[in-house]
Amino acid sequence: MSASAYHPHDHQGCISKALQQAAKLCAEQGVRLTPIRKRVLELVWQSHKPMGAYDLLPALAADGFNSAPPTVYRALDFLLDLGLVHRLASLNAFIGCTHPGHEHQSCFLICKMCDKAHEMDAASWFNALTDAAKAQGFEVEKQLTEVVGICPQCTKESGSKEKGSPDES
Amino acid sequence: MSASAYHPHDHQGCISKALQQAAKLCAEQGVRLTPIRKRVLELVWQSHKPMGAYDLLPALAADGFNSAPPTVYRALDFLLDLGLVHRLASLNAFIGCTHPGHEHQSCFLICKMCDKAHEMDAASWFNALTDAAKAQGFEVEKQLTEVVGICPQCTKESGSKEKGSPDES
DNA sequence: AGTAAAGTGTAATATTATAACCTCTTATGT
DNA sequence: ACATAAGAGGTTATAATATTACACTTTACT
Repeated sequence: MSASAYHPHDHQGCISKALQQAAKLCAEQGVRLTPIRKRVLELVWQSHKPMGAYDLLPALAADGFNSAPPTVYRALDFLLDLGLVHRLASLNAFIGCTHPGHEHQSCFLICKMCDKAHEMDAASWFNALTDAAKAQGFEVEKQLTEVVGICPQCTKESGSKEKGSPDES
Repeated sequence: MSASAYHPHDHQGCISKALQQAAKLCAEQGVRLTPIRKRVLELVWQSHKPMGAYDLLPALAADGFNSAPPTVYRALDFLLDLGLVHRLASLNAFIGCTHPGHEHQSCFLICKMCDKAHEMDAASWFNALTDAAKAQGFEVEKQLTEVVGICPQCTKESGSKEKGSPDES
């Protein structure tokens, strides 16, 4: 429930938690978290900043994996299908899901200063939205909400620095 | 206030209204609605389906206008800046704004059957969203909400037909 | 082992968007 | 009216993002 991305934290913990959740989810679903998929998930989780697909390729190459676009897109598609990552359409970028394994509606708070994105639960106003749409006869299936603004950390620091985050995690 | 895109209507009326509003807004702002810009706006308004930038090029070419990508992107950027069109990030597509000329928060209802998009006012839950974000210390500047589902027209007709709209407007 | 399904390698290409630089047009001040 | 500067558009090239198609390999299952 805390806005973890906005406070100093052991980011290795985020990564290993994500990998554990992924392993668990894959086991439950009877699908394979192959080395490439695992590594892509790890790379997406390298920080709380959304990553472009092409940003991941060099790291994959450095690890000795194949690094053509289809490789990373296949892995991302797999992770998207399982709900382990989300795609931010406004950025053409991907970010690790903070609570995979159950259906949820998310809203992403994207900081224009440090570029980090924070996943916020959108259940309450997803309902409001669904109702408003239904009042017009529209049946909602899924939604995408992306918000741009300034995160608490950057609000606090603005004035002392303008861009970039002291905590890359 | 009615969901005009979902009912048979004189779509020429939509187009000419959009062009009138555009002319008025440009006059107010002291900017020029050049032939290319006007034609691009008209093309975006050809239907209630969002149009890709590259979809517009052939029509521009047919009209004797230049039809290289920068031409259409410049026109679209101009129209976006003025608020005469919106960009749907999830579709990489553009759609005419139904109520240009004043600040507003929109939500787009995108029908997965007929591909039409309907702009819905999002003021009420934009406030809820802003408050929710602020509770986490995040200052919202702008938001993007895109919803996928089935529009009233297609809901009514589903069963009798599966894809494509009887009313292309 | 035999087989089918899933996963990966690879090359090519599609789609969307922008950069850079030049020319022409329009608006403005004198 | 003329000079000038800003705005708009023409043109070529390229960047950035994403997908198709097909061959090959690995895994899971019998």
